[in-house]
Amino acid sequence: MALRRIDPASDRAVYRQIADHLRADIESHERPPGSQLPSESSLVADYGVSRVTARRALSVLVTDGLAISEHGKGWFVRRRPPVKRLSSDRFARRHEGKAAFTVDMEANERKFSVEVIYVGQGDAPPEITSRLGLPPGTAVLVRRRRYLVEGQPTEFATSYIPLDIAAGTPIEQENPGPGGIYGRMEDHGLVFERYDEEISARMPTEDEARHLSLPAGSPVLHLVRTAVASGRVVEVCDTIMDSAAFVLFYSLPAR
Amino acid sequence: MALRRIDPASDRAVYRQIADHLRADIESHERPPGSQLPSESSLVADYGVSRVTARRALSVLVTDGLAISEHGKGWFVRRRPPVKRLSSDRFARRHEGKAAFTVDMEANERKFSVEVIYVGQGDAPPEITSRLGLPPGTAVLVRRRRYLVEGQPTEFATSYIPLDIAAGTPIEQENPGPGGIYGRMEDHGLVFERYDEEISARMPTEDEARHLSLPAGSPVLHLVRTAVASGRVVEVCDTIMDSAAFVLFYSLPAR
DNA sequence: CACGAGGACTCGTGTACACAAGTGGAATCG
DNA sequence: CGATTCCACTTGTGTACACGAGTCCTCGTG
Repeated sequence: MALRRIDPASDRAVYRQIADHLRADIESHERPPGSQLPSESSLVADYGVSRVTARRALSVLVTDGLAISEHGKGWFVRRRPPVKRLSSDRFARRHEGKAAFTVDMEANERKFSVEVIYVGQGDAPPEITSRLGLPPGTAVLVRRRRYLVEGQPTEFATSYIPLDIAAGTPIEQENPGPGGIYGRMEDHGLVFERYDEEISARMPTEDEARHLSLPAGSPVLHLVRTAVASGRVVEVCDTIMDSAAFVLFYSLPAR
Repeated sequence: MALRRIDPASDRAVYRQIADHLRADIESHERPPGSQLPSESSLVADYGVSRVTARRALSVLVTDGLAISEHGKGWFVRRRPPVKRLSSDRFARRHEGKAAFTVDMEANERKFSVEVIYVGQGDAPPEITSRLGLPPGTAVLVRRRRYLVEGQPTEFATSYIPLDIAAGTPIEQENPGPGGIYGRMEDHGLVFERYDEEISARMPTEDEARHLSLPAGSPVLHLVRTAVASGRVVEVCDTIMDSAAFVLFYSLPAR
């Protein structure tokens, strides 16, 4: 956090130089996560620039996911949510009848909770019905929930299950019992063959940013899991994750 | 692209309303990828706002990864690179002696090429040597390359291999021959056991954005693969990918 | 025809100012 | 003492203006 000056001879724009100074402080942990950054007016005073330029410098850090602003309070170094590992390999997925998420959390000694947002019949988007092998517009069972790790929302998941599998079973309940919905499906004789997972990353929509309490400039991981049992797709699960909170982990046996 | 007006009674800021209009046009494909967006001055004229406000609206789209600006030319709807699937499952990875990347590309009928940037001895970062089970600062073989799909750089990968495995073998050459470096390792009697892959997403550094020709506001996928053969880690591969270009695909057998 | 100079357009960066609105502590009032 | 008001501070949104620099087309000259 040494006193730094703008180099007027530099080709680099002034607002970028200011952002570089702050970024260096953040990356060296001289400005730790959660700490307050200089206010706009103090940057104006320290660097002799206009407020517009000071704001531009700070907004660079927001785009980089390093800082956030809070109205009326100030600018802060972004606080990273607790990092978690999602063990998606086939051995961890169904350990002792617990969901993979539970196993992951216990292995990492994290406090976590699940909020069920909605369970009931509903329409699935076309890309979901297509994965389920159903005609567009078919009603399915929708299970929407939010996962919190150490009080912080980190994951937002929606499962879509064909009604002929879910109807009249505990899958329609908020809490489907031990082993989760996969356990209930196995109770009904379904034999799981594989889980296909597709992963992409993108910037969140405003809705997603609100649901996950994400600051601007932070990407989300998007995971779509397709569960295949007894020769058919029995569930599609669409998950949006705070990318700062997750490292997905896959272990792939050779041959 | 219907003529739209600002709602002065709305709580939503003017620049956000303008951004919403443009976003709707982009998402409905009325403004297709690569097409030019209204210039700042035409937004000023059409909406009766200042240039600062017009720019603010456009910069929202940049943060969302929907638009880019080109100095002296204008603002454009971001052109998505061709989407590719990385089949990381154990069956596709080593098909007929071809690298997974080649198999993926041929399956998707994409033109692709590889630029070798550096092959030679070098230092590995501490997090890499730790994965390799080597003391910090140990020299290793570094293989750095850039993958282009349809002329567009999409992936930037660096492999780190212990010298006692690589030295004096074709692994030290730019082109290690059929089956790539894994093939040469098998030639020397190494038996592959598994590949561990860790995936995260974040905003690119400026270097990465430059190497991948990424516009601002577009996140990258970060994949670290650890290859285990004959009881030891024989390679760590660190890959940065344009997240708009990739969907990672994993097929996990049940039990 | 080839080349170069202009000029009109674009975005990039910077100034100065104004007012709205959220936050938090100090002062004041009952 | 407790509640409310007020004020100083913060960021959010908007205006108007200036100049630099990249792009691209046109026009004029040799």
